[in-house]
Amino acid sequence: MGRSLFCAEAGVRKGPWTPEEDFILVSYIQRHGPGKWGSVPANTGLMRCSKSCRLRWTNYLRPGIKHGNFTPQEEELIIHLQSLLGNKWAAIASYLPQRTDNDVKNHWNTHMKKKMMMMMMKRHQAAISSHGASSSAGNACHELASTCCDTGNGNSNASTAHSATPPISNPSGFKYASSTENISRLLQGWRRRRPSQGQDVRRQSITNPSTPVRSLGNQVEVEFPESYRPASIEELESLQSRIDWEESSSGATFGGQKMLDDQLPPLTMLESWLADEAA
DNA sequence: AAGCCGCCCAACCGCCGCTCG
DNA sequence: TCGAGCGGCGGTTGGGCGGCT
Repeated sequence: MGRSLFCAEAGVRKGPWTPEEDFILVSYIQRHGPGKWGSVPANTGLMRCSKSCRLRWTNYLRPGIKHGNFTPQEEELIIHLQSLLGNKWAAIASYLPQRTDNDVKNHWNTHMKKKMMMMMMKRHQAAISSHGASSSAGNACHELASTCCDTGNGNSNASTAHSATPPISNPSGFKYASSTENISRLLQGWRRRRPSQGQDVRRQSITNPSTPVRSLGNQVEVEFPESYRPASIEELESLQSRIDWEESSSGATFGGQKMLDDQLPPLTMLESWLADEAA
């Protein structure tokens, strides 16, 4: 496979984007829509590689992006999703339409990892004080390491996190929620535990995806082709409806096995903690 | 006031998977 | 069928900034 080196072309500019560059990029996308990133530098005269243009657009210039503080609801949703999906930031970000994967990833690495570490330490100490050096303390340690220190692939996180609790039965190994089962369980669990807030989180974070940008730093109006728009709440709801329908018609499955609701695999420590917090 | 330190986040890097000729 | 090109993703880096001494 030919692997193109990142921005390996000569004369390619690196570093922070200037307002002028942003203006050029946004103007171009306004006319042509996002995509065809390979032709963007040539057509705009930007001394940036195509990847850099795409990243700048998706992480910063794209309309509907919210920067700044994450709400507690957003954080809880991220924790919940991370415990289920592992470090699949793009997948997690897809449930937070106003946030980019980069934002979620940065927020996790800079804020939430630390919070989780503190929470685990508290639990660890509580376990020690109440049971001595019990197995639960050992489990807490193990999960602490898995959750907070794992910077490897996301699957390892998801799978190791479950080692403190009985692993999900899956002969082919735990997989990221490319399966609707995982997503379904996730959303169901979220609804069960946070019946109103779970919905609110998603409603709050929705911007009308078809709303063009009226002022974007340089007062550029952007209109998008039909082919481009971020996931809307309707799409998320539709996804959930489809998942619900699939489950009702085929029975809930997990790891390729049919499973009744009360036979669902146990929640991870993090999820249990979220439930405690919500109670 | 100046230097140091730690934090934050935009951007970079490298790999993977898909598409298309 | 094969391989080049491209888009996407997750991990990492480093510059800027604010707080502290």
